[in-house]
Amino acid sequence: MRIGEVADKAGVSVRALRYYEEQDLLPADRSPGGQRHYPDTAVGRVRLIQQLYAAGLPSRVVRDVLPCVDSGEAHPALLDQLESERARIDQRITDLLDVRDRLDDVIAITRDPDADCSPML
Amino acid sequence: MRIGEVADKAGVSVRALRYYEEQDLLPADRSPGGQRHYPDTAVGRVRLIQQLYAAGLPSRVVRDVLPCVDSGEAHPALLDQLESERARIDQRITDLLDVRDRLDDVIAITRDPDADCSPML
DNA sequence: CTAGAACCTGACGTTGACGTCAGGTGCAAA
DNA sequence: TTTGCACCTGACGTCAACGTCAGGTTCTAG
Repeated sequence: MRIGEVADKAGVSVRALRYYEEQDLLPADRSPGGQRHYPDTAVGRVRLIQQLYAAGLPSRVVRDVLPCVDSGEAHPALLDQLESERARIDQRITDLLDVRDRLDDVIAITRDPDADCSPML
Repeated sequence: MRIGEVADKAGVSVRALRYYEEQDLLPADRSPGGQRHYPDTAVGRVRLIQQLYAAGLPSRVVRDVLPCVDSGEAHPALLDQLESERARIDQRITDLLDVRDRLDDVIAITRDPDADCSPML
């Protein structure tokens, strides 16, 4: 597959794919003329990269954990990093849940001002 | 309180506080000499701002929702925005849970390679 | 064989949330 | 009163994850 097709199927820009190659996240072979050529698995890999980005992992970390998530197993040396990333993600989930609850309160009260839970002044 | 103390107590930089004022997130009165002076409540507000940032809300949105979260109720006109932000946060939580599960799989397999759940080749 | 779509490599632009530096001022303690 | 730390206002730097533009090449359809 050429780069445009991968971009379409994965729902990202061509520029993004070139960026991923630059960052060693997504290798590509080249045609004799120099055009990038990707295997079919590239689409899934791009989706995975997007998911990791969406989870807030910076590209450096993505680069490190990608091979593990790909293969399903990590070099033991990476275990610490994986666990610290796991912890960071856990913390983010907690934070997000908290913010969501706050927003829910505001939304509920705005919809039905009588059901106010805050202390009356 | 002067800016340095607020920064210390809230665990952010002085620069960040000046930035928040610039963005109309955190007003400050001034001493005759022009130095910023904050009420005690500023520390909590800064923590809230940080929490909203951590949740991925851009400062424009934070500026809009801050008064609501402060007061516990929103101008009805903001309800749509609040709900769309809530949805965005929900999506992020889902993504994070998914990524966390993937990491858990990798970690588990790395720790105990025999307990492999993936299809055997 | 040729038009033109898709691709290529630089390289500069963008946005957000600050960091950092320069050059000057406020203020509390000794 | 003088030291000297905390503070002030610009204003430029940074980093990530691309967007975008310029100027040239490759590939494919007709």
